[in-house]
Amino acid sequence: MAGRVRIQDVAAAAGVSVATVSNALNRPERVNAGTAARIQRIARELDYVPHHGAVDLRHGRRSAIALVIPDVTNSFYARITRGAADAAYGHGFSLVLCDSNDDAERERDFFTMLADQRAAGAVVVPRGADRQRLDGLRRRGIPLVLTDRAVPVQEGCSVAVDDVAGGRLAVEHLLAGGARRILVVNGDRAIRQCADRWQGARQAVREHRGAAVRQVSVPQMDVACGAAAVRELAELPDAVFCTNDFLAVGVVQALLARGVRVPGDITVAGFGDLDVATVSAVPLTTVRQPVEELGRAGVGLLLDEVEAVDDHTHEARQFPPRLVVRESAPRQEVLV
Amino acid sequence: MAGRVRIQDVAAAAGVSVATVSNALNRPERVNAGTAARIQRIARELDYVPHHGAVDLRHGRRSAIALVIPDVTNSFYARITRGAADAAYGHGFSLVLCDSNDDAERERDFFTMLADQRAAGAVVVPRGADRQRLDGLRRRGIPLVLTDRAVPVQEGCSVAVDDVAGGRLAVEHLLAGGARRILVVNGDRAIRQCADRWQGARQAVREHRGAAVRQVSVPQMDVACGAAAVRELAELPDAVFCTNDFLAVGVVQALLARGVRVPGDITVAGFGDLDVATVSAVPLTTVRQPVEELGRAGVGLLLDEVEAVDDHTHEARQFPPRLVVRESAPRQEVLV
DNA sequence: CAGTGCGTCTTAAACGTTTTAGAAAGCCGT
DNA sequence: ACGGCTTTCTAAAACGTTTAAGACGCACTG
Repeated sequence: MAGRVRIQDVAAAAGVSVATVSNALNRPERVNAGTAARIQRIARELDYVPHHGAVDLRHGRRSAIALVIPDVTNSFYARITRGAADAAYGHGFSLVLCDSNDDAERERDFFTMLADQRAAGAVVVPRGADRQRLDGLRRRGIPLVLTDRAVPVQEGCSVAVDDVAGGRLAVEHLLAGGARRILVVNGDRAIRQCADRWQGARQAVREHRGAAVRQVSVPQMDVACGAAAVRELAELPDAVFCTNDFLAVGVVQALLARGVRVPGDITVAGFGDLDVATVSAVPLTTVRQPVEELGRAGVGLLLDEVEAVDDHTHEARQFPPRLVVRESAPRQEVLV
Repeated sequence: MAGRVRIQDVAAAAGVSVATVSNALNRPERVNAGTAARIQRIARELDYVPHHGAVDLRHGRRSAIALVIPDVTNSFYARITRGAADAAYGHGFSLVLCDSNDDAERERDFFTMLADQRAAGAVVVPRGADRQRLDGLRRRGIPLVLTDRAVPVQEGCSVAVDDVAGGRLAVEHLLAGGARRILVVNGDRAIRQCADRWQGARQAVREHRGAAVRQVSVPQMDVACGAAAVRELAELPDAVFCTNDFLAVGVVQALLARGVRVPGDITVAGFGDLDVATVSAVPLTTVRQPVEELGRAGVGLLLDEVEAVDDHTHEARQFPPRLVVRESAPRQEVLV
């Protein structure tokens, strides 16, 4: 009684042709009601499940989509993955995960895997993907949705978080708390996200008379670098905006170590709302990005393009982040 | 020049039959060297990539495996995923990610997706999966490797971390540091991992004359509960072993808040080596589990069963954790 | 009673491959 | 000149489905 049961087995058991079985299961109205019921019963009894690959092949359709990311272990990508998985499940697609392990060559391999029609399309958070390769896939009829990278909208859909708004949000909050001299602890400004968050910070400051901002850039966005950035700072600001929560945790630790009270003397805001934000000695006020939403929307746009290939118009969707207020920079109750 | 190029197109362009193209690409020795070269060149020029689904169908083979997990967002599962992805890539398989979002019904859906031959097998970290359903899949010829759950080895392969050894490791370290009265802050003892880690702790203590251990159980394994567990403790121990890093972070915070020095007065060890371990006010000494290895080995065993279906013997593989010494419980330099 | 139409089922083609069996052609030795 | 062998290619079946087209019987109509 073992082994896979094919549509043929059902047909044999019911004493009809395979076509009739197929019809009974997919379009019962074309089959005598009694027969249809009988076939359905038999199929259920035999525990028949259609071979999905064959169905797809027949239909010239593909019911899997791919998600290409640099590293699931990074919670940002994990959250994208989670959102994408949700959406894929919701649409009845299966999701093949392509984790490039931050390796450009592996990423390339995944792209040729896409070309072999395994997937109907892909949501990609690019690592090294060059435009040429992406175009190659598109020409093959494999839609791509890019994430977290600026893309000319005529080339395809994209989704991203509005990092400028995020930086602005954080700094506006610090200013509203009474801070005037703001320090921004940033990562490599060549990274778009870093540049954008800094730009948002500047916008906020520019609109606030009497406020001043300055920036210090560190090589790695981790706790140690955050701590280093303020450990030997000659002149302390009123508030610090870190473009990443790890940096913020380091900053808070270093400030406390210097005997500076947070938020008493200096307020601190982070970015990302990572796990560490709540675990920090002083729970971090930070900017929460709708990352799951990024994944979900990416898959949504992709499937829209896949299914409504006729009248699909590309779209560059941007999501607003929101502020999560915790202790490191509390809601202002400062009555001046 | 757009659209998918099929093997037929290559055949037409080369003026040969599709069979010859297939041979030229897959078994060139059966084809005249010159022709083979010409066909390969043409295939390359046309950018031909075989339709993987069709190939699989023809071969009665499947080149995808599934990974069923409760939630990628949880770093434990993310690390399993990463290991599984690595191994799948290494073997030329694609990995379809089934994130059940901690939902038993969704998990069931994924299992019927498996039955439809989309995947050659699955590595599953079960949430609610009952034995009956798993057996159903196995009877269909879909091999399953279970993770992180004790399974009778005759039913299939499994991989797990040796949690008993982990608990033992941590507590032995605390004892070696000079501690005698050990407190274990544990989660729900109905959870296998919690029970095992506690058992390991007890073993270590039992083998150490003069040592005593006691346990307190908290409802959630998070920072708040960890803090609560020691905040109002009447009698402080020499050392605390927390069966999870979040608990440990909470414990450290609460101890520091009480004016207890860590590791000066009390040493603390955690479990998991999560991100938070390094970020904690006092970097945590903790037990690192080879989680990626779990995923990698899971896929390895699965593919062994898939490919060498003849002489595969089931295996329950267990991985030893190792201790990561940081500041909360430093290497003993205590010269008694 | 021939013709028409309907309801029900089946035959066969198709999806894009691989592979088996065999055909065509060239060469060899007798 | 012929049978047999080798080399090189092709036709066709197969994988498990779906579906367009057609066959068969039956009731109805004129």
